[in-house]
Amino acid sequence: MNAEEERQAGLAMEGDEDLAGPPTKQELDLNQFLPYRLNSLADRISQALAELYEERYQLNIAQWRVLAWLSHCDELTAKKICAYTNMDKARVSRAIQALEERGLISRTPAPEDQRQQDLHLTAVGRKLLTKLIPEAQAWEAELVATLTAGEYRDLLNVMRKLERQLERIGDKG
Amino acid sequence: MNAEEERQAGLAMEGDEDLAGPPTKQELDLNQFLPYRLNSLADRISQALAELYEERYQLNIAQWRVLAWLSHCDELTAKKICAYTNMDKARVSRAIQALEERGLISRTPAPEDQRQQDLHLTAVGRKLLTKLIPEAQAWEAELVATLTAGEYRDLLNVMRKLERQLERIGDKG
DNA sequence: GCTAGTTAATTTCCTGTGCAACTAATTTTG
DNA sequence: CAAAATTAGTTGCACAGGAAATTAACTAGC
Repeated sequence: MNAEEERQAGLAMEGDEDLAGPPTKQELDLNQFLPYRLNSLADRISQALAELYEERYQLNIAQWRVLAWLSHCDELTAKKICAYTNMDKARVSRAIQALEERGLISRTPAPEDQRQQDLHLTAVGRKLLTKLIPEAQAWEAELVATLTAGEYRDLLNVMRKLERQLERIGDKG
Repeated sequence: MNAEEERQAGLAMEGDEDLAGPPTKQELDLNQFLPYRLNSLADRISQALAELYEERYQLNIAQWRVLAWLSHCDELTAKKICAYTNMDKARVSRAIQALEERGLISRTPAPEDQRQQDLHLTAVGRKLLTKLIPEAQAWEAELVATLTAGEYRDLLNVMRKLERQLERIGDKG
């Protein structure tokens, strides 16, 4: 197994000797299986990026997403965030709670419907994002640095196709 | 916001009225942010597929991965599976335990090193895979049905590039 | 051959999250 | 207008999974 095959097999070990053989029989090669490959890749990207929020800003992914959406349309409700991000409402609720406790966002009952609450970034929250967002974007830029413009565009295109196809097949029904 | 934009925004609601406005300000648009987009897509694919294992075979993703690798090289240890799949060893350990309890795999201490155990599919496990693997492959085929051969190939290529780049940047160091 | 490390796997502890039940505000129905 | 249904958000419960401690088997150094 050469280095390239080893990389493809998902092997990322340092001092290893006896992880010898490549697959020999023919049944299902997960490395040829798109759902697995895509998930592995996305997980690793997510996790690497999560360290940026987590270690340096004590934000988990859910919290980061709430903040990012608020940076974007600074007047939202939990429900809208659920819809935009596909996150469970409990997860969103807890993220909001944590962010409010830290003083990064504020919430006020919506005047037209007291069940919902209008969410806003506080000055502190906005300031944090002023630092964090460029870092995240820089990280992303580095990630895609080796892709050509065409490759990047095509990737987004194919992802859109897959999303559309997902909705046709099972995705929740 | 038309249907297409709505889809892109990750909105997948049915009877919704007041989820009106698209983002207006300019800070970080998660939908333009590759890590987020990729993770959303991969999550949804994974979860949709997981229902196939879960509902019909009572297998979670970790267990499915262990089985798939065993279908492939029917003589493995937990450690190798960890290396191949990038899963935590505790997760692998639990998957193996569950699979053994269900009689889908067997484990015997490795003769050359009693700490490790050789894993094998049982007849039952092999039989289950005989049903499950084609179903998974059929599902995948349906997912990628709208992609041209070129798009599919390019997608894998770009994914490889991203994986390589990930290893250069942070991914665990 | 004994002590000190190392390694494979398991277990313990803890956190995050999904689901389902719940609370409170609002809308609909009769 | 009261009762029933719906909706936004919260909370209780259970479970999956990661980090770190633990156990058992092996290796290296002296």
